[in-house]
Amino acid sequence: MYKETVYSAFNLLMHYPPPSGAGQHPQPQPPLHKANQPPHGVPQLSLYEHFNSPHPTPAPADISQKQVHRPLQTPDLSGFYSLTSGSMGQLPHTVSWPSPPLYPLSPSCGYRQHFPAPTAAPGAPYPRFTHPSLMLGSSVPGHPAAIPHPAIVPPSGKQELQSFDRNLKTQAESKAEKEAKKPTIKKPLNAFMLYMKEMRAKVIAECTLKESAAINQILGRRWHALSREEQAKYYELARKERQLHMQLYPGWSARDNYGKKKRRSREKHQESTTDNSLHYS
DNA sequence: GGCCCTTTGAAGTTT
DNA sequence: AAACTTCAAAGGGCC
Repeated sequence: MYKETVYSAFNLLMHYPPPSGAGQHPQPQPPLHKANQPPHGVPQLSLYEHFNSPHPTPAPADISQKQVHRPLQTPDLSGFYSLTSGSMGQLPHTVSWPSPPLYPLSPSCGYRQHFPAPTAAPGAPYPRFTHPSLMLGSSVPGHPAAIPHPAIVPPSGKQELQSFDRNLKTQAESKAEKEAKKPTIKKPLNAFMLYMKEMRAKVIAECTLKESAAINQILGRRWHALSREEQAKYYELARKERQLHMQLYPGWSARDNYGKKKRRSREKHQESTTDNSLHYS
């Protein structure tokens, strides 16, 4: 079974060799995701910065009023305008960027015009997920503190001190519970992830593979075999994913999920180094 | 039940 | 600034 899987994967790889140095791209070019980044020293403007620039692109009404459409109850965007669905969504509006993409989409792509705008559930309030740092009252100078500053001395007396400790504990517990209950907002998908999502089923059907690791290897090779124009489609889509994510979850940061997953052993990556100072819990 | 594998890219942290 | 690490998806394999 495993052998079949390997052979199957091998055969497929043979049909999708990675571009050699003198292959599809005779002139060595930087990866598209690098090429699309702003030139060194030119920071990419945030939406806020962009719309507040001296010559801003007129902000769509829903942005200026900070109203964001909410596609579904779940914050998961994958089903919202996933490539596989065949009805790829569009941002609630088209937002101009400071500079056009290096590899603009071919007109035949057309999804910029044709994606239906997501509709908000009637009357459904838009969920605001405030960044944890903004929710910690104690860390904001001049604001009422949720957890008293150590300098704040509790009322004198043993019983009162115990009561104070209990309150501290229960507050900490409830805080932890709240954190646990808070829905996890996932990272927006990057270009390759979007590509994988679209092509996975196709690869599975072609080679009757099921193991994702093998499929992902194939997809990785296919990704490299794509033309830059084809890749540009996914980079553009990923950019829109990030943009929509930013609008839906203004306070969100990748930091929020950082270190929350159980980290796998990095033995493979550590082989060349003898650094044992890194510990993964 | 939960981590590993495997990929690329974005964004985080560390040096 | 560069290097390194984590997490996004996916689902079979494994403990």
